[in-house]
Formats: sequence, C-alpha cells, structure tokens
Amino acid sequence: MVSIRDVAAHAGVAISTVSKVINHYPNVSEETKEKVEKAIAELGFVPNTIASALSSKQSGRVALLLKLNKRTNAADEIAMQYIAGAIQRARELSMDVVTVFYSMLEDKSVEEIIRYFETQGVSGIIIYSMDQQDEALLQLIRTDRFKFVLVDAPITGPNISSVSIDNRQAQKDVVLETAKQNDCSKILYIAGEESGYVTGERIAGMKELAREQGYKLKIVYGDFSEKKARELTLRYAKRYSVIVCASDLMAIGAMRALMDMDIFRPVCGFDGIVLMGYAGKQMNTVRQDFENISAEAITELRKLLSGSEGQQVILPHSLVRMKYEDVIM
Amino acid sequence: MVSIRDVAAHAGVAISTVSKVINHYPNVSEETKEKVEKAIAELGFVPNTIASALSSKQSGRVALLLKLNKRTNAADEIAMQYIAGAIQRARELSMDVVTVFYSMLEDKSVEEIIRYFETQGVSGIIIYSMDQQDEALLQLIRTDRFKFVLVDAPITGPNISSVSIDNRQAQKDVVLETAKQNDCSKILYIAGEESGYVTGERIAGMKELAREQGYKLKIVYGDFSEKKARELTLRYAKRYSVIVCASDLMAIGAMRALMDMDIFRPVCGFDGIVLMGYAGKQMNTVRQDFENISAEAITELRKLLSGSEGQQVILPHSLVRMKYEDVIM
DNA sequence: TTGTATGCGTTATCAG
DNA sequence: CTGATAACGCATACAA
Repeated sequence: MVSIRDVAAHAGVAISTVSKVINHYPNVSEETKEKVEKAIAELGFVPNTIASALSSKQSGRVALLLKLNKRTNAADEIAMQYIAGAIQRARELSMDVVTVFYSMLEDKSVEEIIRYFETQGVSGIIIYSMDQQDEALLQLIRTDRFKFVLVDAPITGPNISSVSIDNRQAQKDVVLETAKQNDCSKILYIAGEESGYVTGERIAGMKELAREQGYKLKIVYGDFSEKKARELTLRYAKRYSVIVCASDLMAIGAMRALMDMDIFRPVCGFDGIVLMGYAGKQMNTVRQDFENISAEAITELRKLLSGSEGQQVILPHSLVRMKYEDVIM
Repeated sequence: MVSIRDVAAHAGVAISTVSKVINHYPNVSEETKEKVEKAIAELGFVPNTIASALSSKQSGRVALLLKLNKRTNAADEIAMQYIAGAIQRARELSMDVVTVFYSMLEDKSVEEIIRYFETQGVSGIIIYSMDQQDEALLQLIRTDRFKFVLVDAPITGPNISSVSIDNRQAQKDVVLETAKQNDCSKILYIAGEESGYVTGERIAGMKELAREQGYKLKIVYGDFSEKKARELTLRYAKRYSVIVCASDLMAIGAMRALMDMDIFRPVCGFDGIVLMGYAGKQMNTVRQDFENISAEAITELRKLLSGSEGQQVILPHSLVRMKYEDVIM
C-alpha cells in the first residue's frame, strides 16, 4: 500500500504538504502542487479513508436509514433506488455510505442508537420516510451529534435538511390529469398511514382540490397496503366515480379489486414504480425520481457537513401513465 | 466519545488489557475481565471501528458487488434481498458492509479496482452473479489482496468460496413438478445469458432431464430479458408443449405472450420473486432464498477472513407456485 | 497475567 | 508557503 509518506518522499516534500494538496488547501504554491500531483499519479496513490477519518474525526461517512418491507416488492423497488442514488452521488463526492435498516434499531434507546452510529464513524444520517410517531428518531434528530437529511418528512433545523417533492401539488396534479378524461366528481381517496408525514400533505392537496373543483371527497386509510386498498375498494368503490390512491401499490390493489368486481373506475397511483406496468390496466400516477431524490439528499448532507444551515429542498415530480410495454426491456 | 482509555482508567487497568477483553483474548483473568466489562457497561463504551481498523489493518469490512438493473423491478427485488441478508448477518458478526455496483467499476483497470477497495478499507468482497467474461473481475479474484465469496459462480480457491443453490438439480425439479400435471414432452427452454455461470448449470440440468425422460428439448437464449423471452415465445411456443424459463422475469414475459397469443402452455420460472404474483397466471418456479444465500456468503467470508480455506457451499432450494393472494399483504 | 511502548496513515497545529 | 510533530483510538510485540 502506497501511503502519503511515499508520495512525500517521491515528490521531495513534507508529508503535511502532500496532505494539503490532497485536501485542496489554499496555501500551496502551484509549483509544489504540481510536483505532488505528479508523484501521486506516478505512484497511483489513493488516500486511506480510514486513517483520514480517524485523524480528522470527520469521516465523511453517512448512514442511510431505510425501511425494509419484506414481501412487497414495491418497497424494494423504491428502497433500491434510494440506495443506488445515494451511493452514486456519495461516490462522486467521495463520501462513504453505510446502509442501515429500521429493524436494526428497533427497541434500542436513543443513547444506544447514537453510540451505534458513532462507532460506525458516521457523521451524517439520511432518514427515509420517517414516521411522525417514531419517538426515538425524533429525539435523535434533536441531538446535535449528527447532521440529518429527512426524505419525505418536512422537518428542518440548523443541522437538519428535508428533501421531497411537493406532495400536496403532486396529488392535485394527478387527479386533475385524470379528470381530463374521466368523471372525478366523487372521489374515494385511499390515503397512506395516518402517522406518515406525506399522508397529511397529500390529503391536504386532495381537500384543496375538492374545494376548488367542487368534488365530493371520501377519505379512508389504506396504510400503504395493497391488501387493505383492495378491501376498501371492494367495499366503497361502487359509490364513487374515481379511486385515488396515495401509492402505486394501493392503486394496484384497487385496480385488481375493480377487475374482480367487473366494474370500471379510473384509478390514480402515486410513486411511479415499475410494478404499475403489471397491474393489468393503465393508470395515471405521480412519478417520483427516487434516485435523484436520494442523490440530492446526499448533496444536502454534504452541505450540512460543510457547515451550511439546514434547508427544505423541493424536487420536481412528473405525471406518467405506465404500461407493460414500457417497463419490459 | 468514551474511548478505551477511559475504560482503562475507570477499571484501573492498562489500555492493552481492555483491548484484550474486547477482542476476547484467551489470557485474561476472570477477575480483571469482569472489572473491565463492568467499566465498559457503566461508561457505555463501544469500540471505535475506525481506529480499530486502522490499527489492525483488518477492517472486517466487506464489499458487496452487485449488478444494478434499472428498469426491471425483478432485479431490484433480488438485489435488495441480497443486501438485506448480507447487512443483517454482517451486523451479527459485527462486520461492516459497503455496497458497490458493477457500474462504479466499469472501465477501471484491475489495479484501480484494487486500489479502490483498498482505500475503502475492505478486506473481503462478495461478488454476485459474476459473468464468465468479466476479465477484470476474474483477474481481481486471482490476486491475493482480498478474500472472495462468489454467489452463483462456482469458483473456489484458497481464498475464494462460492455459494449457490444446486442450479442443475433445481432446474430439473421444477420441470418434473410441472410434468406431474402437464405434458412436458416437448420443451422450449429459454436460457439466460450464454456467458452466465448459472446458465450452463441449468442447461446441463435440462439436458440431463431430457435424456432421462426422453423429452424433446429446444434451447434458446433469452438473456434474462422479459422482452426477449416474450419474443421467443411468440415465435416458438406453438411448437412446444411447455415453456421452461431460466428466470421468473422471462417466465412472466413468456406467460404474457401466451396470453396475448391466446394459447395455453404451462410455464416454469426460476427464482421465486414476488413479481410472479402479478404475472396473471400461476406458474411453478424454483424459490431461492436470496437473503439466506447472502447471509451465508457473509458467513463464508468471515471464515475466510479468519484463515479458513475457500469451499463450495450449496444451499437448499424449494418449489413454489405463487399467486396474487400470496404476495399482497 | 498485566502493562509499556510503538505504529497504523492522516490531519492539524505551529514554528520556521 | 513549507515542514516538524503531536494527536486520533486502538492493536500488538515485547517487557515485566
């Protein structure tokens, strides 16, 4: 392993000078900088992240805190895109990523959670889809031990940023799109979990829309479960002209229930997952670019770690209509 | 941050003694061990993995090298299970996991790849579904820089283990199961990619079966692509009595093609992914427990890192028939 | 069985 | 602008 020491010797400068070049310190003369860079290239030197982390107490290491939803493949799809987006951006910013699942933190006290992350050397944490009632996590983000970026939870602070799409507007948009071709005057809205942050936003969008357009609106909670959406559809669908769901998974559940009932109702989803292509019928849905959302979360975290204040970041969404032909390749 | 030094002071022993207790060295008296453990508990000390890694040059850090298949959700499902299984087992063995995608290593020389992993402090690598023609990776595993576990590639060596199911047997099993209720005398076998290790194994199974049972067998390559499987089915299906696919994704493609053609042929898949529940019709398939496979890979890597010789590990598989009702919850 | 001392590869603080 | 040198927290050879 070629170390900074070798580079220093090869370039004929001091170790500390090499370090300064590596870390882009301002006060290094062009001349020596070139010498060092040449030596680095010739020796194929790459800094040892471990040593760097130990020395600087700044690991540049971030944790992704994700929900792992076994048995529903939609959750996998989203989580995987989150992971991929984060890892790739992290690599560009030469940050280090460790993936953690909620299940690994269950029944741990805040102190234990803190220690866990500390020993892992993480300095920033991205929390995906935090629940409003997750006390441990809420306490955690209030400690100043780490920097946080919350995806889909609109909490900000000096060391907390939030990243998400405009859920309220997106929810309105997808219904308006559907209304172009269909009767949406009587809406059955199948919301997510009552304790989810996005749930409130999306419901707010629906209420606003109903008011503006004079639609009738019935709200029920499907808990983001395909099965529950199916049951709710079987029970209520007949009385409404359209079914709007807060997730694609629920939309698929609703659609298949409708097919079983042999009645037609337009269905809207939310998320834009590939699985929609297998639903049997096309539906309008909001497409969230999860990879990009996650990548932006990393970028935000980088900023926080560099001393910036937390902020709220709203990313764009789009509307799509997915069909089988589009999702296979 | 409470360090080993604090623990030592608190317990009234030397730093090295604490280290020995932490790392379960044999020669520490029960008495001092208890003292130290008490101090550890009281101070809530957790060892700093970074410092430990730097000092020992043994990070206990492993990399997962995965294929990231955008746009096909089946790939996500499998990759996600691999990740989850690995992370959880790694946690149990207090190992550290970093996720890497093939795409991040593309057009990198072996030396660069080695350096990349070195600076990341990884000492072991799990390679999932390596391609027979991936020269860089093949060279990589020949270097003795890291320990390797190959999932689904039957290569072993002093520091290489392999983990997989018995692909040959599994492929036979699923067809035999299907043959109980259907005419399987004329088989259209849609294989995966010609360069894949598993492809050869599964084809061998098919050939063996065809010989044993006197089946007629036509082999075509679907490259694990749903679309290609669809095309091949549209082209050949009529002439055969059953369609056997080397992956669920291809099976779904085949099944939907059959539905479009409005003819019936039994279809077999391979993998047991949740997406099968959305295929429209039930199919027999081999279920691989990807989480467990990945967990076992971690266990194997742990053994290798502890000095064991590489070995081949064959894990069990099962047969399932998935329907929509089973996959929703 | 326990303690001392040195080093792991970097960063950061200060002299020069 | 450059160069010694002391940390960082832990592991380990070696001495006691």
